[in-house]
Amino acid sequence: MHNKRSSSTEDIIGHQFGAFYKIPIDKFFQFALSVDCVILGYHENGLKLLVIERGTEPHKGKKALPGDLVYPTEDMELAASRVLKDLTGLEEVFLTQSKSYGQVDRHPIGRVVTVGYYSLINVDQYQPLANSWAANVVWVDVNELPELAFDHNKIVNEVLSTLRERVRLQPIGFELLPRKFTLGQLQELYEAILNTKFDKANFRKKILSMNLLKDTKELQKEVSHRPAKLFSFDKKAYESLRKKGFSFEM
Amino acid sequence: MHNKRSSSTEDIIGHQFGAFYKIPIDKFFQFALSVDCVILGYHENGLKLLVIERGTEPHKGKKALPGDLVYPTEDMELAASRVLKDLTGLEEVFLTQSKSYGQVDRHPIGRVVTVGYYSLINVDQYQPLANSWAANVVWVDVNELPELAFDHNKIVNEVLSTLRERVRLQPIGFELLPRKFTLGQLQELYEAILNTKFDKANFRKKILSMNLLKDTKELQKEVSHRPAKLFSFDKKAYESLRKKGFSFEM
DNA sequence: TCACTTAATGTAGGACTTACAATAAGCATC
DNA sequence: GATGCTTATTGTAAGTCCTACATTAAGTGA
Repeated sequence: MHNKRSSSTEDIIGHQFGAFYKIPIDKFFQFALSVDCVILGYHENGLKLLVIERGTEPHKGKKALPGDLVYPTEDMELAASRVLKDLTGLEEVFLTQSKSYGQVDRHPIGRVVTVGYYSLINVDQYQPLANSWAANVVWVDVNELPELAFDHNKIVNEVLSTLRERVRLQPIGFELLPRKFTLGQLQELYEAILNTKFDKANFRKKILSMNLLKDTKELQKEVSHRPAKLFSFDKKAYESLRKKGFSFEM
Repeated sequence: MHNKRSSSTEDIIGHQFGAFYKIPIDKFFQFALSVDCVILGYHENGLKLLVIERGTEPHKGKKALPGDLVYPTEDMELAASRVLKDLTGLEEVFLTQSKSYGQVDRHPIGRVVTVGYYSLINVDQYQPLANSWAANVVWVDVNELPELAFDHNKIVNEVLSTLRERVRLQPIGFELLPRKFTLGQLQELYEAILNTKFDKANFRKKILSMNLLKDTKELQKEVSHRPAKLFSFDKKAYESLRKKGFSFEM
């Protein structure tokens, strides 16, 4: 990349206004870029965040989001997937970009701007800890977050609040559940994310009236009470409804 | 900044995993950062975007978002304000960060990652074109966007879609109107942003029932029909309602 | 068989939405 | 000044959706 730039100290290509001050363009190419992944899963009735324990300074020993520097010729999305896999063993996770964080002094080593990515995953389907590097990967409850390294608490909190907005307008909550689930589990999930309580009868009617769930004709097993029906999310139905102008709302 | 880093070719501080490959840390500090501002205003019954005509290569002559490179010791938010002011004359605009764009080949000069910022402004209150550099600043209708420089069309479109979501859940639309406005103007604004039609009587009742508007006791002037009452947005009322758990919804 | 637990359905009242009708208040024209 | 035009503003009836709670169902375990 570097070689595409002239080394003249009055090179003015590429900036609109700084050009008037005749600042050498090379002075601008001093940033590093990193990615940090906010991976949320749902188990034991709560929303959990995947963190790793840092083995290197700075913030050695603190819990942190899985994240690392991006190579200068690497796309950001690919970097996020790579880093997540390398650090936690998780593969094929659909990552969504959140915001970027670029406080001048956020990293002692130099100007490192980080881009946040997040995903909701089904804990049964993905296996963190599978990787040998990942002995230090743990889930922590989002309601009891420890002090994380860098500005990671801020990153997580901002992801959580966009998530709480998005989850009410798009059926993304289902991604946190196993493929087959009961309406009770779905309700618990929504209650955990939104931190509220719903009336059971009304929740059920609302969800069912949307026609997004397929009745699997199976029943819950090994519970000492009336077993609930198992449903699965009908992605195709959702897509075709959405095309007709249907809008999910909770 | 640079001087905080050792120049050893096997410096491993600061990256978690790349460290295993012993890649010199300096190789990571080759990014430049830029900011691009999506400034939206409302006039002549439509939502407009503020663009400038590029005077330098690449994309010389094309319309582009006001944007420029960030200095290595400058905070991103401040850079966005500075750049916006320098290029368009707009000051004290409240900018919100949107997403970042980092395609490897998005800028011919090297690896430039750009961070999007956006704002809704009241066109009467702010004066673009005030600056002498800004002879080439123009508003374009968002429904008739030309081909913009770089990936700016993508940036704008993503801002527009988050805006359409946000505007329904938060009373941000008011920022586009003059301080005193009629319910008809408010309705037109919402119709322009969301690209729909509302029933006039019902729109009015819904808005008024929220108790967010203050009746200024003034009337619209110089119209050849019954003049409408002028209202203003009651920010204090909104804040106190919000604390009590009120949620805006359109 | 009974007690217990959670699932699932039903229902009445109220709240909110929708579509449209009716009235009001300016200006322009005659 | 009366009439008509335009848009503002209010009213209303019907229908839909929401809410709270009661009732019934179907398992397990004693």
